[in-house]
Amino acid sequence: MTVTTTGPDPEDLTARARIRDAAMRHFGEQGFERATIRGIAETAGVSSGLVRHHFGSKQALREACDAYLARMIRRLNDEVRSGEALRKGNPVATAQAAMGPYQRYLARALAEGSAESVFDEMVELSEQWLADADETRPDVPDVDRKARATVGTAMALAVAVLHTHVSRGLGVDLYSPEGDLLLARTLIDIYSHPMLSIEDAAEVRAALDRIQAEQTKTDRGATLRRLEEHHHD
Amino acid sequence: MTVTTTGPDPEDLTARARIRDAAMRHFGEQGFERATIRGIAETAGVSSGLVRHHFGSKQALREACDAYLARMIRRLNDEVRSGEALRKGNPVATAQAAMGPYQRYLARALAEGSAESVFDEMVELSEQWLADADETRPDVPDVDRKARATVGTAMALAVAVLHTHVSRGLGVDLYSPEGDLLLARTLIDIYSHPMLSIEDAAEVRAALDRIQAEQTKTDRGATLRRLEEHHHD
DNA sequence: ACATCGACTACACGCATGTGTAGTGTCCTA
DNA sequence: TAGGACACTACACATGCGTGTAGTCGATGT
Repeated sequence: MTVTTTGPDPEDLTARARIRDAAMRHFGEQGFERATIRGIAETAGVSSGLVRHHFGSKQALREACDAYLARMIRRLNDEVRSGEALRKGNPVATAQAAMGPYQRYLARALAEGSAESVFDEMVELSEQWLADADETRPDVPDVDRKARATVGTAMALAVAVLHTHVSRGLGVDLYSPEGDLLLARTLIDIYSHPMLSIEDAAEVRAALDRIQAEQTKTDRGATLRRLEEHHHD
Repeated sequence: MTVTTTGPDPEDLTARARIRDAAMRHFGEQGFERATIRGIAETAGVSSGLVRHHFGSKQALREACDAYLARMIRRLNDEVRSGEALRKGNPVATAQAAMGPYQRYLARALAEGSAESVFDEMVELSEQWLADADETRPDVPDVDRKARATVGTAMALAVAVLHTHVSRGLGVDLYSPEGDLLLARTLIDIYSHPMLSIEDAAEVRAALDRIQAEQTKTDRGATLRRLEEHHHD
């Protein structure tokens, strides 16, 4: 297997850090449930008891990993916030970039519902980028900036979370240089072309208004289905 | 708890179907590892042995669930393919719609790397929709249609997979009528506005060309980082 | 009527896991 | 130099799990 986390020589890291790194790798590659404390201890080169000594429990170990990632993201966030390279550029790419070796862990954690603060931090970052982008936007958005930032962040993370399926669909491993390039090209193409025309959007939005006016209680499926019907008549 | 899967009275379903439904609920709500055969058997109203009798193993049970979902998706796919309601409308919404109660399972399964055929089927559907959309597109896309369909599908599924985080960010549960509406509005807004201008896209693409010309082997993180740099100079 | 087969249950096995406990070495301090 | 705190290990415990086995019940076909 190729080494994914090549920090500053894990040999001279403190045992606690080595355990944390090993945990992030195991959690990222096998998921929280499937990963074992013994396995983590082994790749960290320590006894399983030491893991418990330092982190208390498996759940606490996971939270420590989340906190570490959150700290790292926050640092990156502040960096971008005050940096000169802020005004332009897709924050999505920025965010995805610096995560580097921890991307697998992040993807797993998010998929499992964990790492809330990391996601929220990314939403904030996206929100800031949207604030700039909104200035040159002709029409007025009809939803919260935070809502758009949230959904946009989720969409940006989709590729990482579903990297297995995306790799299969693309025909190349996403973590290879070729896959990397192809993904970038695809993202650029998608991000630069709206999937809905302004007119279609207005039409659908009108249908939504009608639905909302009815105020009938419906489940998500029914609502979307209704949306489709209205859109097609 | 609210009942999510209200099929045709689970009482008169065959035991095998009841087990499958219970499994999809448990797998969807707790994940594959955390879900137990005993728990599934209990909510299905059967003994744990019967689960094994019908499905052989836990893994096989999961695959049966995947296959069931795949069959359902394929049926829906063909329906849309030949239906008159095909030409227009967002296939994304269509796909997300009819999944209904199985959305939680689908999200979990995809996040865990399973349910490949379901994803692939959705990609095909998206591909067909893109084929139509491409006809009215002014410029020529520089990537495979399949690549765009794959990434687009992943992005469309992001909200479902990360529904916990999206719900937190939106401030309302995604599976409530309000969350449903808000999500629809947000998606419409995002889908009808490109995040990158054509010029920016061309610029970034040029940077990518330069990088690709170098032909240096880089990992994903480095490449994206480089992309950012080029974009900002 | 009897035999056969499949749905279905009860129960036990083996195992891996998280966790708890006792103990060892080692460095730092008074 | 005594002692205490801390990093660290070895080992045992309890538990919950997937899986295997034996057996019951009922319908069906001959």
